[in-house]
Amino acid sequence: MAEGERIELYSIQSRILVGKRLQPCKCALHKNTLLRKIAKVNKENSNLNRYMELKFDPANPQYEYITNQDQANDALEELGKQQVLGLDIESTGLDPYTDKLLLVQIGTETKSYIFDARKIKLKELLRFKELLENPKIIKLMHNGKFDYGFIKIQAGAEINNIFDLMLAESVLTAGLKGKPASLKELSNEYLSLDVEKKVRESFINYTGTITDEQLRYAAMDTFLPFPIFNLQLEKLKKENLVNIAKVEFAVTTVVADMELRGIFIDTKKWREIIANLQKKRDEFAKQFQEQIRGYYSMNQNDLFGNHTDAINMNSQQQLMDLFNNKLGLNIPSTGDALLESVNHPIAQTLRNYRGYEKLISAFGESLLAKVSKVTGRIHPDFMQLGAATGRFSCRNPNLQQIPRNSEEVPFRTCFNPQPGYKLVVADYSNFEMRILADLSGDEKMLYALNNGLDIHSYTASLMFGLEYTKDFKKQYPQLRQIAKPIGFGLMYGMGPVGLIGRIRAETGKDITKEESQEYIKKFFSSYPSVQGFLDRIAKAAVQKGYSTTPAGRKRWYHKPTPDDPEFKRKISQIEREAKNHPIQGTNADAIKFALVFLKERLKKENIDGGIILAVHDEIVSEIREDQADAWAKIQSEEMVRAGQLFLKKVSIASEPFVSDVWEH
DNA sequence: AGAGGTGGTG
DNA sequence: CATGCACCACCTCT
Repeated sequence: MAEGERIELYSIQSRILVGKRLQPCKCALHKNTLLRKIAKVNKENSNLNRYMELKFDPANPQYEYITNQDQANDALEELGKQQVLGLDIESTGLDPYTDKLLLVQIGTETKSYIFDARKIKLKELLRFKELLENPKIIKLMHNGKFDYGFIKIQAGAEINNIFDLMLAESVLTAGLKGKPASLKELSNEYLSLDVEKKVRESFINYTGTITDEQLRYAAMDTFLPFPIFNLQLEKLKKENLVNIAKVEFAVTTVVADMELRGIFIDTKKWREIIANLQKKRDEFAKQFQEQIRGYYSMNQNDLFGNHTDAINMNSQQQLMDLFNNKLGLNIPSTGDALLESVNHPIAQTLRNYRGYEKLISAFGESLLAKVSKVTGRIHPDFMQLGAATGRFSCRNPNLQQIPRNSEEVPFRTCFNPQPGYKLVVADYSNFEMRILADLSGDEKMLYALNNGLDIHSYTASLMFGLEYTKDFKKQYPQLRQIAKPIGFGLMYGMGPVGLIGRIRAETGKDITKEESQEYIKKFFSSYPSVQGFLDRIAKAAVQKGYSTTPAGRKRWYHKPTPDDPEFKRKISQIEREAKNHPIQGTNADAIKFALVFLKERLKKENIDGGIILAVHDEIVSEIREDQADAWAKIQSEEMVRAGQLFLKKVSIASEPFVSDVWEH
């Protein structure tokens, strides 16, 4: 690239993401080729060069500490002239509702302005809001979702046009690293700079004063992003990942809003469900202890004359001892799939106990502890690049794994809208199957999905040479039950052994390895384009070291060396992961575009409400009652529109539900 | 503190 | 040889 060449960054809006009109924003950046050269030199050696040519001095960053409104206005006017800013905050903790915003640092390449949020009324500072919400100024941030939340709640501004170093790095290294890179790690990697991070703790243990050392530390975080940004942008362009990065940047404020809004949970009803489960669990626990007592010599009573437990039912070790040494069953593990086939009453009691114990421990009181004392709602932590495929993950708590509603365990019905509002729930139907049909171009699979046939019934009809009819599901339920796990499993490289287990789980029936192999053969000859497609993906991934979704998202693989003793196993692993990636990844791509579209529609249509959950192929929003029906239509339309960006051959369906509980 | 086992979701 | 993918929470044990 020639000196002075301009890099066009596009403002992050959906019309641009869709690629209809790629309008460069007016703020083209002068690419600093010098910095690139510096970084290259740095990587190789020479510390001296680095300090001479970085635009800031890591040992003595230039900053201005701003403690009154007049100073603030002057600084903001200066900052408003910039095209790119570094932005960071310091707070006493992680919760924007309970912890305190202390500092907001906004900087240019050469100077950092540190706003003391304790002394300046940021909410009343019009220029502050204008600057941060200005869509033409790029804000370089690291994990911007975090800072966005504090600034929205405590400074009243909704940051716009973020370039997030953490997300950029995750996009550039998907599949290679587990945890997202910290700013410290990025500084090390891109700038060979070892930055001090211990000072951060002093903000968390905030005592009421802010020292010069803390200010220097705070300033650094607005300087470091510039050179890293330049280098990451180069890489993103080189890997054709600019558009994916832009989606991630656009999604990050949607996710932030989603977390801030949180979700209401009916704690009373929740506790009633748990209490019921506990009662049943305790019965099975008691029954279990009685059943095994004879096998143990110790037979003690506690203070109240009750028998003490012979073993801890949650201890795999003690259970193995019971089953193998006391009962002579010789089982290799105590998982449910295995226990199911063990013909012994004690094993069955354990299974009953486990069913309840699982729910109580994973979704019981511990989940209610996550309700915010300030908002009365749950604010989970969504990680938008939590999975190597591009999917979200969720924790504290993980609302993506709340059990589906059943009569005995209606957990999801406890998630309700606030009074005067409704939940709008919409998911893509058979989305991964549709993606596979589209990407493989398989005519029969496309035919079935485009004509509203029940896909698993249709698969069964092809596999077993029967005519497909509307009541196939009723007529041949057992054949459909076989076709279903094959459809879900085989597209990711499941083998005959795995299929035996899946079919047993689905139907309770045991099939032989030969039968299993026969089913696989029948499936692939029913959909002749599918096998070739999957094999091509797998082969390409092993050869190139990465796989790609139609949207351009990449996932990389650690290729083993031929002398690796586990070479074959590792190659097979890559092949299976690669078969899954375009499918799961395209699902993620579509959901992310949909979220961005939905945020825009919420604003455009003046909707009172917001998105509260994204569960892989499902989006839940909370909308004022009188607008809910209209919004429901919009929500599924935008989801379909997002899917259509990448899938051109298959129809996409999303049916919305307006409801007072989370269900569909 | 981290690993392994188990099991909830898409 | 092992043998669907993607996660996270909870428990026990070392």
